[in-house]
Amino acid sequence: MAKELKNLTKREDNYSQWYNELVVKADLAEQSPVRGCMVIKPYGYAIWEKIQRILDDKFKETGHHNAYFPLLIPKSFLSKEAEHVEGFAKECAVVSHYRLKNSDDGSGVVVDPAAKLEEELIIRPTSETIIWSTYKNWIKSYRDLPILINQWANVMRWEMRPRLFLRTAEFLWQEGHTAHATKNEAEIEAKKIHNLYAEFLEKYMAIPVIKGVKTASERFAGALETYTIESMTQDGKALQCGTSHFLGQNFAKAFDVKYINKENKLEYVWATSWGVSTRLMGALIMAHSDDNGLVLPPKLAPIQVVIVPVYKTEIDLEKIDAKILKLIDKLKEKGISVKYDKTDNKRPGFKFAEYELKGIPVRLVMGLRDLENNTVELFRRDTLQKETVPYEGIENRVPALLESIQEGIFQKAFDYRAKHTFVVDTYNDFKIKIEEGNFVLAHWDGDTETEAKIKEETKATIRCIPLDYKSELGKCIYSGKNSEKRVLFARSY
RNA sequence: CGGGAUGUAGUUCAGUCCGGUUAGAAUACCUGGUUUGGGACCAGGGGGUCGAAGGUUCGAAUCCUUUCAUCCCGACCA
Repeated sequence: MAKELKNLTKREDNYSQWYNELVVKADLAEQSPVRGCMVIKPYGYAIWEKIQRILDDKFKETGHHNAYFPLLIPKSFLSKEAEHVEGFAKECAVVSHYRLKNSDDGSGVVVDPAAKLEEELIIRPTSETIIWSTYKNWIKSYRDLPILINQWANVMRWEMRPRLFLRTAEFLWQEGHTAHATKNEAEIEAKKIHNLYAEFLEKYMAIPVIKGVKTASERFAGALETYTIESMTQDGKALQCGTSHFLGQNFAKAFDVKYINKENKLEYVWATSWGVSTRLMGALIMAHSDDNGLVLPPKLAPIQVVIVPVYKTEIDLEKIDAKILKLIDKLKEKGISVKYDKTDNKRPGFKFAEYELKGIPVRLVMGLRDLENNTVELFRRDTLQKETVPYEGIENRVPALLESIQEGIFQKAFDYRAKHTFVVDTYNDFKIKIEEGNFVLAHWDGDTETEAKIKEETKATIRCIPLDYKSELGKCIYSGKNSEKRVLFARSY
């Protein structure tokens, strides 16, 4: 089944084709009949559910509550915040009618022209507008603040070039929308979530990220500041994995959301919004996969350990069963998810390849040899190494191994990024390093026009102005003007 | 919406330039048997209006016209 996958090597021109095949063959998702939409299959969804559960807990720990706002937004709502419209109005799906009828010639159903809506409805591309029109009624006094709400939802953006997980017309995400009494409090919230996202990607998804802020031209429509985390894919491109926006009072003013402060004065509230989407799945796939398929970090793997018996007769299987079932109980006690695959319609070699393709972190094999020696074969997906270990005490070995894999794949991704990150000082070097597929740290004069020119000439954009790096005086690689800090350039998805 | 390519079995494709038996392969699927420590083997079987419509021809998967769809590269984007 995955044989063909081996014919494709990544990091070449066919990287995106390789990515597509991997997504389909690892059983994560497939295309739907509607262009740009995606069917997330059970295995892919199980990973997404893990992501959801972990993030959801973290949001709740930090005082947020879940709620749900409607899918459909009156068109007029989108006209209220000028910059927001500029950023989103173009690529939305629009509902214009509410009824179908049988066509006169009997060829099927048609839209009933009589059922035209007076005001069209927009399928949400993001929910700021509907949420802020609602918050207007919820917020009267400083005692109503802050409002810390998150929603898990689907949104729709009519993208011109969809890619499974990375950019689909409909995608699943969480979007947080908070309202605060003071500017400072809102800024703290935006940064808090930014850090929460970064930590989640590094600790759970094993993806190293660069934290930074977006330049004016890359900023979310309607935001004063956009905090971003950027990861690297194995073809050296950047992938924006999550954003947290400090919205200032823009939406409060557009939707007239005011509160009375302690001094009995009316004030506009301060806002943030933030989100991560199923794109994280794409980040996961692109960060860790190798030529054998997916590599899942243990903390997100729906199945952490798969056990495959190798046997000839039913009697052998019974003996293996006796030992394996005991082991499974012990592993489950330690909170490890285990799958015991003793189906006899596939040969062991086939199963090995299949579970590697699906990225299961650890595989245990017990065969006749092991029965005799009282051992188990232990295989780790990240390094593809096998070792034969004593059966006794294996339940203590596995948790440590899972941890080591979690760290190992993070380190591997980290080293990969380090190897593909360059500090450059001339435009010529810049072009070479970008062309090769790298992250490039270079000086920039802060001018939007310079940024646009560089993009036009090299297809590289400023992914972010990194927060964790020291400032350093230098000259802009393009204009030669003074610069105080290096920014991160890369081609991106 | 521009530039390029492709539509043939569930899937990946060959056949198209140069029209000619009953349209092929691999793989997947079904049946039986032998196998089982890295994607097994043997035997048998099912599966196609060759993307669609029209035209040329004694004859079209193949040539012509139209149309639809998909993929890749741009513009757009989490």
